[in-house]
Amino acid sequence: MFRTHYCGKITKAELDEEVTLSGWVHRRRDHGGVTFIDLRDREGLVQVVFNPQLSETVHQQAHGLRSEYVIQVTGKVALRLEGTENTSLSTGEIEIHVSDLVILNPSKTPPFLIEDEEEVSESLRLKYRYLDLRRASVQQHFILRHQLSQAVRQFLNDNNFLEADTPYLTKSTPEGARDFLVPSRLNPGTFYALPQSPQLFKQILMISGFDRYYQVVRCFRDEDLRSDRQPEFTQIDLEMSFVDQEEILTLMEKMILKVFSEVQSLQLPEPFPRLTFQEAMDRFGSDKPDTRFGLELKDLCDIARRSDFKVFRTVLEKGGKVKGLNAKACAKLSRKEIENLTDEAMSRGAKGLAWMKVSDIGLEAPITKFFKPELLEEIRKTLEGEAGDLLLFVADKEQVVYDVLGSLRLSLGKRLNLIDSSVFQPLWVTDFPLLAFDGTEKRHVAIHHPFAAPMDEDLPLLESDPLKVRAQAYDLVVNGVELGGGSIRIHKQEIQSKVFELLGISKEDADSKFGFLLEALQYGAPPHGGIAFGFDRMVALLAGVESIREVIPFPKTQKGICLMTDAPSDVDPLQLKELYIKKERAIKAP
RNA sequence: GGGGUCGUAGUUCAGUUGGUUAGAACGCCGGCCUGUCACGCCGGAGGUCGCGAGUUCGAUUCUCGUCGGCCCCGCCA
Repeated sequence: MFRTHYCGKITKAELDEEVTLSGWVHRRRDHGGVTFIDLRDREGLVQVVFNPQLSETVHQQAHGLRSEYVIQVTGKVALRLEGTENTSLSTGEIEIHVSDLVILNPSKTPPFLIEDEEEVSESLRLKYRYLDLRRASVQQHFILRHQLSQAVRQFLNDNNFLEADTPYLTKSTPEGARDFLVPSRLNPGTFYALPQSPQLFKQILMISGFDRYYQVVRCFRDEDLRSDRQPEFTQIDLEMSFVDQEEILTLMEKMILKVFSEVQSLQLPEPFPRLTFQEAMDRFGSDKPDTRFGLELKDLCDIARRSDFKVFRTVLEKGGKVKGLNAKACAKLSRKEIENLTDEAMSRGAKGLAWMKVSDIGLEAPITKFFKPELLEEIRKTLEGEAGDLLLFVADKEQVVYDVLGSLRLSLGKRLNLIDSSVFQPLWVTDFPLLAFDGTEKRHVAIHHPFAAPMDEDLPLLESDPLKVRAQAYDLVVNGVELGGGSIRIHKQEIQSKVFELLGISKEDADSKFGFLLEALQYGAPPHGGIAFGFDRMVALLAGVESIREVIPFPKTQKGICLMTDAPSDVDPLQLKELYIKKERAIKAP
């Protein structure tokens, strides 16, 4: 038997018992005479003592132990000598007096110390991920991940959801992200795609009468990576039949409340605030606003129209917008700092950044001369300017104004330390538009996805003014992080075909890509809808880490490389031949 | 595809306004040490300054390129 107990779980209850422990040598303190080892396993550390008085041979053996050796010790649990207890250790009152030692496996000196506090570059950590994962603080993230997935499953099971698997080798679909392709050997020249989401299959499951489905499922998207985006990631994916949007939001809110309080004892505000897409854009310049701080955007179109400021008036005449935000207590910023803000604004597409400082006597800036005193006072009132504030204005096309002020708001919020990181601020964003117009592709694209149902009252607009149609779609946003999104789906074939048409997908294309869905919709498809949560993002949020790489056991770098295995890599030409694949260009040798 | 930033012992970093022998801490190796827990003390080893080219009498330092990590824009239904 390798062990009778976990190292970190030994307590005074085992006093005087003989125990056997197996684990890694965390630290060695060799005093020549007595030698101490902190022995580590998943559950924690315990001090084991090698004393020559107990066994000269074992003490000799212990002298040769090194970091990360895997050993097995047998000995008696004893109270530590008075005054030598270690209060920072859960096992700090006891120690193991070792009578027998087996070196199960020696270890090379690790490239970095297995210590929580040790700061190591991420690339080294990922190359030696198995060593990095030995660190308690890193393991903690994965324990949290496990607990969260269990809590979610528990909730969904209790609410009558069935877990079902959907294929990973599936059909490539147009729209959306790039697919990862997998060549089919049995069908030369054809390819499977790895799913970007189980979307179509879960809808088919509803048509099958599963009624409620969920899956904690891996999804794949061949797009560029970010701190919150990996090529493979995990979603909590679910779908329900015979529900409306309200029922889904209510149930999901219950789920989030429950699992957040279960795994992290977080009490979220109840009910979650809701914002329509339009409100979110108007007030925060973003469809995933961080509502933990103010600095809200204010509309100044009306005031600007009455001013003599050409820049603003021209924009308005062309149908643009003028909005502003109040950078609290930023009047003290130097010319240089304001220039930096301007650069930031321009990098987001603004042509410039107008500003005014609020002082005791009113607004001060080169541009105030274009505004009558009463207009200046209106501006100050609208933005609630107090002495010492800096007012920022952007005039441009609506989308640019939102983008620029939305990102300025965020960076100012961070810079001015307005964000209380202990607060969790959830939010439903609803009433998304169904479609947007893609200027480069010169066609409509789906905001959520092509299967989201239009709002019933907007159905007539599908013909007359499609961009005005709102979708029965919703996002869950927490602290500015998009944690999940979903919609009521189209369950009538005619409407689905109509939406494909609006998206510029020909009938032939629709049939060849989604024919199975269009057909299934004609066999008694129930009204249905669902949602998918970004599980990695949720864990990262709860763990308080910036990057989802911290909560994925074996993540990839920004170039999509696994530093541990060196995937992706070249393959044997024979493999390619079997798959009828020929490389067009030789790849550079690594 | 684009912008930014970083790359110096095993690790985290300092440094070099272009110049003989590139430093610190931790880690590692050896010795001493019977109550430590970031043990202590003494000694030691360890470097293609990411890679390549250019400028120069001389490049880790300057220039250009390149590779890689990270952050961001585009992209991500």
